[in-house]
Amino acid sequence: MFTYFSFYFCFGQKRRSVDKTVSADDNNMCAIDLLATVAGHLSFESGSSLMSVDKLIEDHRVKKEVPEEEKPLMPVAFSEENPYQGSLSPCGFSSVINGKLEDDAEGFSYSGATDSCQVSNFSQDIKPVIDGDAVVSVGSTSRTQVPSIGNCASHGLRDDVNLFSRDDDENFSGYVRPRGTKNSPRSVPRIGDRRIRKILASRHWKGSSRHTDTKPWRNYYLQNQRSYPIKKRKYYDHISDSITDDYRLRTKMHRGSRTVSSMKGQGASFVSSNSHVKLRIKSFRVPELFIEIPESATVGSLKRMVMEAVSTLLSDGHRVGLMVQGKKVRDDNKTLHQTGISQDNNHLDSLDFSLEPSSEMPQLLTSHPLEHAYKEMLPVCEAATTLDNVLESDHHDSALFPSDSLGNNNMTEDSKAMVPMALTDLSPSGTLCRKSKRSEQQQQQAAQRRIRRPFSVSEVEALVQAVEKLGTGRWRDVKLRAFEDADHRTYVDLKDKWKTLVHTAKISPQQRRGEPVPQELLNRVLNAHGYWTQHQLQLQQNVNKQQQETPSQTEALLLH
DNA sequence: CTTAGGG
DNA sequence: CCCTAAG
Repeated sequence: MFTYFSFYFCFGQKRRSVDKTVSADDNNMCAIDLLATVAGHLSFESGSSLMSVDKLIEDHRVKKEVPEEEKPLMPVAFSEENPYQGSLSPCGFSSVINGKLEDDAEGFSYSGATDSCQVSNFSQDIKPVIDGDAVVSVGSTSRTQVPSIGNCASHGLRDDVNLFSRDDDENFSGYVRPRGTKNSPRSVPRIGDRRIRKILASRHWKGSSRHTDTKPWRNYYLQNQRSYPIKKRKYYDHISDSITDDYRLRTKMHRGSRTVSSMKGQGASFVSSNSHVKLRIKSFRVPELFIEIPESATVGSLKRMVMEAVSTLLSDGHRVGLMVQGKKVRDDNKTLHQTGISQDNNHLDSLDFSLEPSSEMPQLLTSHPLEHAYKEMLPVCEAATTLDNVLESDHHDSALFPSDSLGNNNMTEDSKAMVPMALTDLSPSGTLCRKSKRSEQQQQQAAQRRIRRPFSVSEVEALVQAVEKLGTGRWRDVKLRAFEDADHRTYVDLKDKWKTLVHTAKISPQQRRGEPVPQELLNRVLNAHGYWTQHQLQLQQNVNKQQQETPSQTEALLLH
């Protein structure tokens, strides 16, 4: 009868606990890293250059010697009428992706009508009736940001910036490799604000991971939280959000009505005389969505990105939290009445539903807009540390986040402002705080299996694109090329995904599961797989053959 | 750390 | 996704 239950799709519930220790070193690191970051920002900004498309095309055609990086590039002859035209286009991957996004927007059934509908819901702030009574309205898309967990978002971000880059790896995806762990010399600094932001975003990861993180899965947690470049932070009002709440279902309780309107038609007997509480969820906020998209992109592609981002968020497993008068209700067995959710309760004028990170999700902190990051960095850090301590007492909910602090005072009506953003990259303090949490979290949940994150179609697209070009034996390069920003996708993941893709492509459509991958993509998978498999065989044969001849010839052949 | 494959 | 042998 209550929407509340409908929303209850939780997975894990372990709460991340907190490590209180934040050393002075860490604090210093904050400042230093930030400064360094800013410096990097400035220096990068001054050297931008864009190549014209024509120039690129020219370069591509004329270019004979393929950089080492590109070596096993498919033969030119093959490109005449091969299935890899796209990958050989002057703009390479970028252009393709961009093109794809736009095409998709035109009607490519990516996620179906339902999704589109949802998108429009989000953007238009309509209020669909859910589960009889509750009304959910989703708004403020204009401030929506892409989730750090998001994947599609990363594509969009990546792809639109370096639109006019060359086809070869070096210039195509010369991403900054800010993370200390990634020290590949193969990349060159990119120019433009996105890069800057990336630096900003990544610097302190380096710092934090340098201290404690050694295990891959920890890295996952770390990077998982990275948020993607933020563009218009200035719009966001001062943000203050609970430590655990990701999103928030704001509700208003309406008292007095004994019957649920939607049930009237089904017979009064069902409604009985029991007291019913009518919940009206005024808004459903989805924070931590950062979207950056070229102006030339279509509205449809934007919607799609948002949809994908939102889907990712929701599918990643969250649990619903309920707060009554600012106090979190943990006991699921309590009745609403016992909890104080009653039509007779006069002072109960608002509830708060919240989506909390499941056990597998990292703790999310919220922070202030980027513009304030510098000034408030340390204070925020300290504050958060304090919060951490309080968290330990397990009383944080009511103590630190009385209903007022949740922002329902002036936020219930409009869905504006309230765009909590994860205290991730932009504020070094976030790193510190999260790090401190994580350290204990690590002890508690030993090696935990990562969350399952089905590949989106656009991700598959990107993967296929990269593999078409790079082949099936260079997953690290594939990763760097197409998933540099998707920190939750390791090259092993990509390899595995490719494996399953090949398998998927071979089986009948009826046997496939999950989000359907466009046949066109699967065909490309098959083609590329075949091509590279053969390529490998040839290579092997050459080796064998040459081994019987002169070694020098062998080398020559291999190099060629 | 990367690859390649089985689990 | 995970785990691991191997390079």
